[in-house]
Amino acid sequence: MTSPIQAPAILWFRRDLRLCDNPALTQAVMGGRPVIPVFVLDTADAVRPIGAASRWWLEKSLHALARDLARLGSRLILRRGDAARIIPDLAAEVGAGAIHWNRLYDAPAVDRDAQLKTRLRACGVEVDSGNAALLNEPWAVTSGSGGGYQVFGAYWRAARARIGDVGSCPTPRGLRAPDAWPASDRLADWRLHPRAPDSSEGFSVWSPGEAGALAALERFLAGGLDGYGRTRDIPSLEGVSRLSPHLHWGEIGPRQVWRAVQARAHLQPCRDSDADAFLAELGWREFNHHLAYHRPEMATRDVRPTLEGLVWRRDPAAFSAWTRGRTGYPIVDAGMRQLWATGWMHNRVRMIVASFLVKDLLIDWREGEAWFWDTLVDADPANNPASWQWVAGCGADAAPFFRIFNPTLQGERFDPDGAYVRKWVPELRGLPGGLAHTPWRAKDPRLSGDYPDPIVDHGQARARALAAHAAQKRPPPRLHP
DNA sequence: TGAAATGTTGGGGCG
DNA sequence: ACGCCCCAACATTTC
Repeated sequence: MTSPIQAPAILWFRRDLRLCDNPALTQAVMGGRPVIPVFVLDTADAVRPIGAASRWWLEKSLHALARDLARLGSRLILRRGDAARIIPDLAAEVGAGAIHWNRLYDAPAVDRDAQLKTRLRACGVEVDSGNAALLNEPWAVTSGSGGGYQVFGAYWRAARARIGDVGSCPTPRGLRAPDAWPASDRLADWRLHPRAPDSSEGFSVWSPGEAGALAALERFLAGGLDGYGRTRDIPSLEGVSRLSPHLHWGEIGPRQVWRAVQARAHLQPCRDSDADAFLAELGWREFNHHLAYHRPEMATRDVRPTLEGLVWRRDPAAFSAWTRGRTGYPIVDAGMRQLWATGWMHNRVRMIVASFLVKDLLIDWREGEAWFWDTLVDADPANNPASWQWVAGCGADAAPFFRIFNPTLQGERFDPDGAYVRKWVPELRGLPGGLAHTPWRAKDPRLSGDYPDPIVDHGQARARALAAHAAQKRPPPRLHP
């Protein structure tokens, strides 16, 4: 009988906070070493600090992960600081023989991981990384010209064709513990939960953690996909999956979602177009990661130079009205209040509020992106900037700048009975049915309480945006980096 | 994964 | 019967 390998393996959890279908975990178990699971709250300067809503989510998710690991006879070690230092220090401290992680694709993480890999290998530590987050990694899908795709349709056609049968990693029944556990921070000491004032009451709609993620998937698919193409645009319905924060933290992986959708489509036949519409949402997530990888500065720099001569307005009062849900346009304000209350906003409404900020208010998309980064539980370094650039008109395959949403028409089209508006804007509950999206038409101003008048006239704002776009000086063409 | 302006068509009222 | 106007409905173009 061979003696067991004693030098432990570090299992470094990052945004893969699950035990099912987790390649790094499976590899760690297969290696036969004792396993030390660790999560590092990275405070390095190069890493963008996570927002308040993400901190809320992370605390609950780590709590769930630690509990799930305990069931396997293991633990979760917590450390805080510059991960580029913490990880090698921990490896030395425990005499690690191997380290396993799943790959990330935003620029700071890619750089950090590349350096760590070299450094750890130089110290004799085996380094293994896997893919837990994507159906196709960014470099796996290449266009005819070799670089990254610029057009979603072409990308997704090529990406889908590569997916084929999606396998899964076995879930371990137990983890071998080390002889001694290294010290761990206490989760509560990280103070991830908002304090004084704690405005997270409304976040109780969420169940962070792997069990919550699997339940969310099951709940979504139980309703069947039939009609998804239409119902996903109605924000008053439970027509969307709400998987985004679970996917962001890797509490569930896209391969699991993909498989479940395929299986469900056989059980409960639905129109191909409905299943395809949902899978295409996974496709946009993949496309955004593809973009983030090929455009490391996407979070701050326009992917295409279509707006680089545009003069954005500085307007703190208008920006504040937008963040607080007091623009006077009910569908915009309902969305912004849903975001503040629950850490999430329906996708249709995200497009409307983003268009309003960038075009009606002519405020730089980066300001909106930063607000979403702080307030969304699904804030993601690939999806958030890519989506803002898409709406603004400077992203890949983006809506052209002149495609300006009319918040009243959007409200009437996608929230025809005003149910969504009334849920999130209580001042408007007393209005007669047809006026939910046009409270300024109410004869009796008392019906809409202290709800504000529109802060801009949409017709004038639209003309202003088009004029600003037409007036911009075109910068010289920029070469693709 | 728009909206608004502009153009075209055709039915019906009317002198 | 005919031409004319009005205008809704739809299509196309423009932003």
